[in-house]
Amino acid sequence: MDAALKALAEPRRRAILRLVWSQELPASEIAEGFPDVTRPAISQHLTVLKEAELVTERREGTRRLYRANTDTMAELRAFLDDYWTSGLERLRDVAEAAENRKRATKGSS
Amino acid sequence: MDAALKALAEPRRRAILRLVWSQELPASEIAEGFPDVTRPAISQHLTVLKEAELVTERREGTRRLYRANTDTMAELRAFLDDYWTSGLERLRDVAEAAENRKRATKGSS
DNA sequence: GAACTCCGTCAGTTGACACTTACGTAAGCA
DNA sequence: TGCTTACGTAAGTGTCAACTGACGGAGTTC
Repeated sequence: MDAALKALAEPRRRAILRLVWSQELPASEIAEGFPDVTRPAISQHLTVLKEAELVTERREGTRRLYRANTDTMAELRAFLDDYWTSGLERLRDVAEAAENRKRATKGSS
Repeated sequence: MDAALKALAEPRRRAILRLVWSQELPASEIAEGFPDVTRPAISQHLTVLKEAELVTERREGTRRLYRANTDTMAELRAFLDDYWTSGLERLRDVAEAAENRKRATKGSS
């Protein structure tokens, strides 16, 4: 999960992920989408994405077909939703605690 | 926005952000929450978070008080929601295109 | 003004990372 | 078997990032 977030922090990898989100693509076609970098660079990005389980690899002859792993992406999304939400809950808790302190002070002093 | 995502990719910064999410805290207290690293390290993390506009800084005497910037966090959340959603839309588009191709082939051959 | 607190910043080190070129390897084809 | 295609991988480089210890500056206290 941490690896997935880290992988997504890189703009190029986000672009790659979008490319294979909706369609399975061979590494060569993915690389063609990024003329400013060499093919090995893309291959390495794909390895990172694969290790983060953000994409799956399927071999077909000499080609390797990549596709986005929507399951992991859903998990990551849930993780982030949890992150925001638990923060809001904490905000509520602190607000309540402050309220309690205020009441206690008013009562004791 | 890119800076914010990159800042969040670091677990320590996520922890710091949670800490100041619900309450304004001086740098010293934040640093106390992380005994395994030195105070300057936390100060640098706070600088990164501040430059990504994920936290705001307020000076009060010799102290500097930090608080999470929920606006930026909302923006980041929207950005990610857009990322997922536009991917899904593309998925739909490709599905439609495939359907069209199928129909065209059926008609022509 | 002297001392103390709180905190950022500088200099330097270490490790990670995005990238390159060169090479290796597995699968299809003559 | 040799050649070609489609890849990953190894090795090396420049850059960035996380961290440490040492220092400096702003603000309060006496």
